[in-house]
Amino acid sequence: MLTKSNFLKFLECSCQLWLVKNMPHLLPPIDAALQRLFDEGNKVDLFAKKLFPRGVEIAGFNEAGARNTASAIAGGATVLFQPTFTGNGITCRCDILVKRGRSWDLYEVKSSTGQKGTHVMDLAFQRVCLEESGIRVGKTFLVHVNNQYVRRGKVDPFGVLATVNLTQEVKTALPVARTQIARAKKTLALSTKAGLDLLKACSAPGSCPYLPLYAGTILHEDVYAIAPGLPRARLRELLARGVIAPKNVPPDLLESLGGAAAFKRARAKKPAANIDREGLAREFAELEYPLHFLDYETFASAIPDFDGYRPYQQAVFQYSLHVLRKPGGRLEHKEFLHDASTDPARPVAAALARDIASAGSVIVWNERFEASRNEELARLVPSLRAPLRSINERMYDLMQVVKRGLYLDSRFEGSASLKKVLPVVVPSLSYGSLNVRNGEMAAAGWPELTDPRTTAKRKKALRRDLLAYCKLDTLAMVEIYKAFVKASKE
DNA sequence: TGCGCGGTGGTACTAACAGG
DNA sequence: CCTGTTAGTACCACCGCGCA
Repeated sequence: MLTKSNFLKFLECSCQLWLVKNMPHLLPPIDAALQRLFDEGNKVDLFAKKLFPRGVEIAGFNEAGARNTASAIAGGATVLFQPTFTGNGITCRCDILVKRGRSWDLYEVKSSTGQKGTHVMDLAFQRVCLEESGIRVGKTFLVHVNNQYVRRGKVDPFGVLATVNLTQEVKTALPVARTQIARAKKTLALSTKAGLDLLKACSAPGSCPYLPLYAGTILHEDVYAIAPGLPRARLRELLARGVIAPKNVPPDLLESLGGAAAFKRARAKKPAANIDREGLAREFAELEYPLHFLDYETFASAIPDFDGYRPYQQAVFQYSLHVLRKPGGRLEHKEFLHDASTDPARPVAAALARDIASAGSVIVWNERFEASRNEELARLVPSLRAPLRSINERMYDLMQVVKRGLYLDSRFEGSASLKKVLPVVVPSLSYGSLNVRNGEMAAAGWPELTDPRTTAKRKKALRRDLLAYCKLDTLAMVEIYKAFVKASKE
């Protein structure tokens, strides 16, 4: 049986479908961050049902789901949630189906904020599947999140969601969908040998998440052929990891990535560094004590949880602040974590206004993020606008030191992200020992922390992990800053 | 004066990268 | 999945120039 999601994988890259079916163990595990994404999608699905008050929920998947769907239709139901249809080797579970006269209108709910490339084919697959099982389809719609909506009071389903009529686009795409479905079915049935041959001729290596996993089976000349199709960062990563050898990359492309020597050095653990001492000294001379090292953790909900928020607006629920009052002084630490299921904006802003001095530089990593959050906080909490704006005026982006090339190391692999810079500049600080490993994980932990159903014991553990992670982030900045200062004096 | 060519510059779009 | 920025590219109008 060809499912809708597997069909969409096939459209992305034909080898993906074969791999999903035959080598599922290669699939990346579902971590907390990915699970959160799914949860957000489910929340939007649930909300979209409010657009159709008298819907009947259809339980079950595959054959059981199809049986339940058939009996609901036979019973006279006219609005179906999650009905399943199977026919002619394909199966799909729709979101919402509404009877209009003699035919059924189809609604596909997405948590995206607009129409994406795959949505038409998504609906086209469903349309084919429904027609194969003898259902007459009328119009086909996409329901997506409206990111212009601002919550005031109870969330209005008709405000937070937008419905787009894609009937014409889907009809136009039907012949292509039918052809591709036939091709996908053939791919599904390929033998192991034929499947491996398919991998070697992968049609979309640039976007295929499997490439690093199966690259070992690809002939060298094939790698040479696909290298120009890869995004530069990905090619660089694969070269650094040794998945692709420098000799298998076209010379001009390799040259533009720093040449074969860069990757040989990286593997031989003889990194190339470039430190602009005078530039660093000039840069840090402008900083004013006390130095504040600030980091936020945020949560973005597709359906806004609080008044004044738009869909996907980042709610700041936590910060960590390290303060250095004078050069070589003792490091102080302040932190805040909002653990109730209410709008964290006011408590966070109030604590911050208390913890941060009215003078002194505020050092962050990737200024845009924290500065934008402060702007939003100022809008949400007008009484604290002055201290929040003041923070932005004193902000200094430590990432710019790397971005502007004042401190470079080949082991950064061309990236200026904290994840890449920290292990090189301050190897002693490791994220691995914590349960919460990065910002996305932290964002995943917050709804669980604020959920009244979470046990006290679990909350305590979550609180500890969230605080520890955020603290480590600012500590990392402090250590990186010290390392940069030291480098400027050597 | 009209036409085509090539360089310039400004905009409009896209991909990548940073944060969560 | 999102937002926001930036770097690179693609495109087109425009202008000066040579030439008929």
